Amino acid sequence: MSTAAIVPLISQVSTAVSEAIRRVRPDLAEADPVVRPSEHADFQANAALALAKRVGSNPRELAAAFADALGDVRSGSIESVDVSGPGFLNIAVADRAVWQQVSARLADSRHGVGTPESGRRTVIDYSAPNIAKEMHVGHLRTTIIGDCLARVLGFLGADVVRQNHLGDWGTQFGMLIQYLDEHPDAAWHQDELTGTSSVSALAVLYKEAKRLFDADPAFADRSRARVVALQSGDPATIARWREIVAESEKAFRAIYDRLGVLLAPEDSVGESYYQPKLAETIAELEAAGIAVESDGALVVFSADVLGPEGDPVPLMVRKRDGGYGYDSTDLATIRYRIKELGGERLIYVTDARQALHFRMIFDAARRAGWLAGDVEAIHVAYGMVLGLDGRPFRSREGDTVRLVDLLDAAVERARDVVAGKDPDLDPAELDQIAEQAGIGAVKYADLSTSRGKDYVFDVDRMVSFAGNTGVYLQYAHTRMAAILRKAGSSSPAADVDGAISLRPEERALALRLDTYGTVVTDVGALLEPHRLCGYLYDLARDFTSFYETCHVLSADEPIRTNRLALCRLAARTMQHGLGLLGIAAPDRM
RNA sequence: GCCUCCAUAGCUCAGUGGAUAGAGCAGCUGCCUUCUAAGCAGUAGGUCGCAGGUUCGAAUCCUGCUGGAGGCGCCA
Repeated sequence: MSTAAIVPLISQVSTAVSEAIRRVRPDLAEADPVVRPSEHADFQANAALALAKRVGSNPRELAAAFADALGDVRSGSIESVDVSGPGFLNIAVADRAVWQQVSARLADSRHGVGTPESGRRTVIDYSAPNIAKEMHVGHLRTTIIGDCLARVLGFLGADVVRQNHLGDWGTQFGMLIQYLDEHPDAAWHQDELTGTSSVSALAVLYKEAKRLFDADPAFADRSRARVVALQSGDPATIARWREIVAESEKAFRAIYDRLGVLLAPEDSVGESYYQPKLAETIAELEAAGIAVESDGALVVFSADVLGPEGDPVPLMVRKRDGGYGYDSTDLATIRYRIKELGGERLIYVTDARQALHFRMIFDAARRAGWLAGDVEAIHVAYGMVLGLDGRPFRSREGDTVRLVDLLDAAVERARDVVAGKDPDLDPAELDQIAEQAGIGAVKYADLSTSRGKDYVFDVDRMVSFAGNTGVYLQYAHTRMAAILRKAGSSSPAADVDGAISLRPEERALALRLDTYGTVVTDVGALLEPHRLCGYLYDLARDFTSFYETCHVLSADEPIRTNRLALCRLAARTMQHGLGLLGIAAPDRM
């Protein structure tokens, strides 16, 4: 089982061009060869244009000199080099070299993708729903993007530690626990509910508790006493709190399973976990002189962040009343992730509104000496989910939309479409395909747009199943799978015949497949899943063009075997890529 | 007031300092006796918000401006 990356042709060409540059002008040996995929050839090298000025020569002449030198460089990959336009080098690679890449990638269990993140301990914070509350549309992006990054980085060799920072602590639990104790007949355990979830039931009970709290001073007093009991570790109160947490997690589990999210129970490390660590965290900041007293509270001032009055903005380490807020918890959290989890790269997947907050947390962690050396902390910010009216996505009644309802809507629409395409489908298969297509559509829509921007949530468009949607990719995969299925075992997985010349559509597909690892590596470095979506969409289009013009099963040998190899690699790559996005790749739809 | 992000086709969005800025949707014209038409081909659609600057070359980098979103002390 090889783990060495297969060098893509574009890299091979870059190396060759660099060598040619070195031969022509040793003083420019370090220059970027600027090799790119090209519309005019397989690749183009733009280095001459950039370098001509530096060495005081004509770009075309310099390009010609590079081209000559490139002819001398021994590289089996390059077929031809032409100088074009103001000084571009148009480079074509040999058919044999292209087939060689296909063959090598097919022989590798990782499709030739390397492990650039090898061994790097990477802590990814995502999802983070609140206990006793429903997951809503606001949890969609963090959960999907975070999970995709966990998959991508894990595949690239990173030692990924997932952290589900549950909202499992706070004074609101006092009120809820008190109410539950006084209403033992209330149903809220998952196994005594049908058609609803524990968090749904708890959210309703919480509203009632809140109403009672406001209306009944005696209940309010008992609730406050319950908060004290919870914070001081009263066993009965803690037991009830744990029960609420456990029941809520069952509901989250159901959603995660449905979404195909990796988060497991052991990844749940919520706010409560850091409560015992707050005192020492704060003591450390205070001893270092980073946390200072202000208006009776303990704060960390940020040097470069000013408020409306021009005053420095603080992190609230300890409130005037002695209590702790999220600033304290987040400081304890980053300290824990670096010092105890040994995180070398900390990733926080939360919405863009928290950008300033994390800037201040990171700054404080840096000053405290926790965030030092090669350790990096990154806020992976994403935009809001908007409705068709361009305002934050809400139901017609103006409420936040439950995640379950959103997924149900997508799957239901998917079922209508699927049933319309194939009325004879058996019900169980219909359900399965609708689920895979509907969920896939939601995830793809979320992941395929660049994450920094707000995006408009439009179920109709997602589930229209036409054009650039998750279903297009799944459909392309089913076509690949269908060919492989029909080819059956009659076609041995023989080595491809490198002597066969490539048709344009075969070439485009093969070259696309050759860059898979580059794209996945970019996603891991830049933490931008939409690049992988874009790649897979291009791959699906390239395959479709190939599918339309190069019939596989009816082709004569050895062309048939070569085309099957392309199908096989395309199918594996598509399936794997969809897997990294957390989207199912069914064989039939 | 300060900070961050954003502005690309009617709509939703891609776009690594490189050649003529691309997709999808919605339009229009065609294509199912061959591996799934959830598809494909063609056509039409652009002052890349505005103005400067850097560069051989700018949607891309810099500055300013306009417009939009978000954030800025005890709620996460």
